[in-house]
Amino acid sequence: MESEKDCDQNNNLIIELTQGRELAKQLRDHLNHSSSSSLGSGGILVDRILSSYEKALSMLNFTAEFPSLAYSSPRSEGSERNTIADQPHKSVCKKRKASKRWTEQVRIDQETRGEGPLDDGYSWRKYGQKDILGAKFPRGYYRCTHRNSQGCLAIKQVQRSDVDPLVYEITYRGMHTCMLASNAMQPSEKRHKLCTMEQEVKQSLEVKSEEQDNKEQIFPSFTFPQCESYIFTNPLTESDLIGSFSPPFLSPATSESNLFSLINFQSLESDRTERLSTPPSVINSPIGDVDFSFDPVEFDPNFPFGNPDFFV
DNA sequence: CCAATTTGACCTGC
DNA sequence: GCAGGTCAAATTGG
Repeated sequence: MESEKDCDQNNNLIIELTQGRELAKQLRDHLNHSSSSSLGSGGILVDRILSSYEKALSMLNFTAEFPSLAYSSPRSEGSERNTIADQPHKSVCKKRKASKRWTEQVRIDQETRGEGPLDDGYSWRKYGQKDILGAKFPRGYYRCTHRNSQGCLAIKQVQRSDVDPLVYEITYRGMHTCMLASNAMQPSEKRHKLCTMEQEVKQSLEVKSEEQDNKEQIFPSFTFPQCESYIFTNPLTESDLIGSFSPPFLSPATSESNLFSLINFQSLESDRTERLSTPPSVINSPIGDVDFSFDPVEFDPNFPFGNPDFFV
């Protein structure tokens, strides 16, 4: 009874801490970069922050053993039809719910077309496309490229809005467990991905306007992009954003995704309720209730918690 | 040759 | 039975 709740909370904690650690690391790198000589007191602070995160994570690692990471979805997600589902390891947390999903709407325009909504810094592999009843455009199904190599179960669906063809509704499901590996991706590699994505966007858009060659804008540094590119569909409060908004898949370290505004967290259960209506009361307690059950795979030995080398 | 995409078939829940 | 989601063989591209 309680253990389930505990599991969720542990998951949330892990997510938050991991995210925090990554951000701190980015900050450190940033400092490193800008003042090549020495980090100064800022650097020291950042190091301390980092080590605090490390400690906290390792503590959690001890007590929680990532129980809820036991995979549970009835079938899907696991793709291997009869393998995963039959495994006996849904020990501690029997995740009854399917994985959480959250949607995001992104508008593509001339400015952002280069990377579009399809680049969130992770590499995705398309595994399907489907015509959806009542929708003008087919829905694309993507899973993390590292699904096999790292067991990352993150998936996303990309649906182009039929109301505004420039808007894409992206539904994410599952958490990236390959986050760090993804961050480590070489810039060139990423650029390559971006190109692929760009092609894709163009294809689906079929908008062949002149090539607005602002490609050097692909890596937009630290300022917020034209915010018109993002469409908030949910009246999240500030505290919601601060509190719960931080799925690790968002804004990976190199945040090339200049764009990212998180929109709609929702569980599968609530999925049937209208999207645009005021969100349920959950919103008030982001961590406790928004409950990001990240089903993702096993965190396993592979996941380099507490392995400092990994972050160098 | 390998990895990614395409696409029809298949599976599952409603 | 239908619609959405996924698989996997075939195809394409680097």
